[in-house]
Amino acid sequence: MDKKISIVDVANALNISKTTVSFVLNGRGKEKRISDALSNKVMAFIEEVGFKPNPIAKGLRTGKVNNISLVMDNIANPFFADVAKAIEERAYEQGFCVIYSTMKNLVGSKKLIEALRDNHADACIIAAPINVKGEVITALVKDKFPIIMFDHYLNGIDCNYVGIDNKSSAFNATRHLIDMGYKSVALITFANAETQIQDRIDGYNSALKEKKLKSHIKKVIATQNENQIMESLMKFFEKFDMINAVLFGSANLCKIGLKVIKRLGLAIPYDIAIITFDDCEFFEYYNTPITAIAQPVASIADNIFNLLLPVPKYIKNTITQKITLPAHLNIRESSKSLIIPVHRNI
Amino acid sequence: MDKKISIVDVANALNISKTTVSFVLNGRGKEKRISDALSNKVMAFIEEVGFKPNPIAKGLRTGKVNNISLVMDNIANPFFADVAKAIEERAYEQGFCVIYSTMKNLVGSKKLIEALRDNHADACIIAAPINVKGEVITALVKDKFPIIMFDHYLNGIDCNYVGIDNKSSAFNATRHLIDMGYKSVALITFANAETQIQDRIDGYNSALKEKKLKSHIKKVIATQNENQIMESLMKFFEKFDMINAVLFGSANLCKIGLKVIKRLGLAIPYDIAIITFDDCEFFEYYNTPITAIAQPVASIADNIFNLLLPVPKYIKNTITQKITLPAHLNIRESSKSLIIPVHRNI
DNA sequence: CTGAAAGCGCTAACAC
DNA sequence: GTGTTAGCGCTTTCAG
Repeated sequence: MDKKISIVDVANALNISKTTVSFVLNGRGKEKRISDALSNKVMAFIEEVGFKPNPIAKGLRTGKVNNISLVMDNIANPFFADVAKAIEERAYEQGFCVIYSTMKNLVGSKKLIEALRDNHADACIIAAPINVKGEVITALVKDKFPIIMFDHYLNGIDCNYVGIDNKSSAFNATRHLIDMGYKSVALITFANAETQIQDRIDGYNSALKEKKLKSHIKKVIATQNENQIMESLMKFFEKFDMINAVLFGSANLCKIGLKVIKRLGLAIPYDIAIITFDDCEFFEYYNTPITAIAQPVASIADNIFNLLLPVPKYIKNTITQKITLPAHLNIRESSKSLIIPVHRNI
Repeated sequence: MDKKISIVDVANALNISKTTVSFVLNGRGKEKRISDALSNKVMAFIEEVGFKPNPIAKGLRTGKVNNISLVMDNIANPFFADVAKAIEERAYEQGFCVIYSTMKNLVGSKKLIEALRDNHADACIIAAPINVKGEVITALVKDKFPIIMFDHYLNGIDCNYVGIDNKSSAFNATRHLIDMGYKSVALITFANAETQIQDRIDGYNSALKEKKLKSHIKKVIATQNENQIMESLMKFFEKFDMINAVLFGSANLCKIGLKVIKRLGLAIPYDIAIITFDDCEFFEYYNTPITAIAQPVASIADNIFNLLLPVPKYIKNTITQKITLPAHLNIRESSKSLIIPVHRNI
């Protein structure tokens, strides 16, 4: 890379001081009452030679690096990939770069904090992976490091959060299945203490209670491998063979469930109807397209930035907010009404 | 965020100079013949107070920021998401952060170069989006900015590259279809000049030529929307109704193709067999699992890093390498033999 | 073996 | 209105 031109070079070339250049560069010309003529001359010269202030030097000086750290379990999960894309768009609009990281390599506790400080990110957007201890987040909050959680938060942790209304989403989905004629609706979810899981369980339960139906909840161990989970679902379906509809608590769970259903030779939706949390292309294109609860990715990204941007560096916001967005039920064939064929036969 | 401790603080606390601290910090104690006793004392103190050198300051001084820029079209594309994940793992192992960006916002030309310099990434790994002009890459190469392309390169551009052997992959896939009994094999791909596309066409053609079969190539306009592409594929299938197998040139194309096939009421693989480039979960879980040419993600990431790591900053490697990896054909039901049932009937 | 000091490129108080 | 100058925290040359 050729030697880069610095602010001193432009100052010298123009026979002015670098302060002046710095001021016009940062749009403080007016404020500092630098003549328009000079300002324009500087701007023109900068444009001509393609000078760009060195962000590292700027960062060292100002303590702000225009980086946002995005921490997620797994970028290969479609929901996260979509969020990443949306966040990146917003970030670049605002002049931030996105430093992406999972926390696989940072497992444990203090590693995350150190990493964030090391990266010198100005803020952190995080969907805490399962293995992240609450104290890590607490430590960051206590440090007044700007942090925003999404997808789910950790119970008892006072931290900014943007997510969907899990309870009513689960309620609506369960209700939809009941309305379509399915009376034995199961919920298959993970056995973690993450808040969104409990909310989904609550929503599911209250929809059933309203119609005085029985609940069938299967909690899968998140750390098990796919085969173990399949095994366990297989047993569940065999034991409760009256079940004719399932609400899956996550996209991955649903995918495994579909394999199991296929193996059991059940037809969707006639033998078993399906709705899942988290929409993705997969569900839309599946042979029997799967009804899914879509998280409003764009809106999540927008809200995260609304929370982030007003926080000036060093004047840290101490008021945390939890923002809950509505999710959208994309109704597809997998939850088609059992009732319609009956009408047709009449 | 509390005030951070600096190298001067630890030097003062220990009554030594910051030079000494710096040396032991960078593992140059032995070389500088600093006593083990002192070294250990420094290390212990650093550990105790949790001091971490400020990477920004370090970056300003050394010109190296331990960031790698990863540029891809779309993180929401599963293949890219997988690569991103693999690259991130390698990067963090080596102490790099990954700055992720699409180039949506950087469309055009010089923007990318500027952005890279702005980010002060040490290197760039790039799967050039369709709209990226060759001259951008050339400019970076000319600047001796460490850059590695993957997935595809641009014709006539001398640049490091890691990708699969598209020609033989296409050859093998086509050959597999022929061997399975399908004699009218079509290739559906994009109408771009990207190198990997031409290679795939070549491989496809030579497999057909070897068996003296006729080729049917449909080139889709990449900038068309999904409906337009569906329309165009629909016409293609209707016009050439003797086609009983298709090789798709990309995962997205295949997904659209599957929709079309469904709409036409064709059964896979009996009416039409399918193989696609780029494997992903979707194809594995699809009702009729789709045979796919899987790019060796882990190996691609490894090779990218092998190319990247030996390049010391400022001593730029002027020899460019193109590394071609074998892809793996994951054979699934969508290309099941037409011949077996015949044998069974005997 | 260790320390003083220069400087990476930039910002911003403080002169003039 | 504009220039001088002191750092931000670190590395590294050069003297001792």
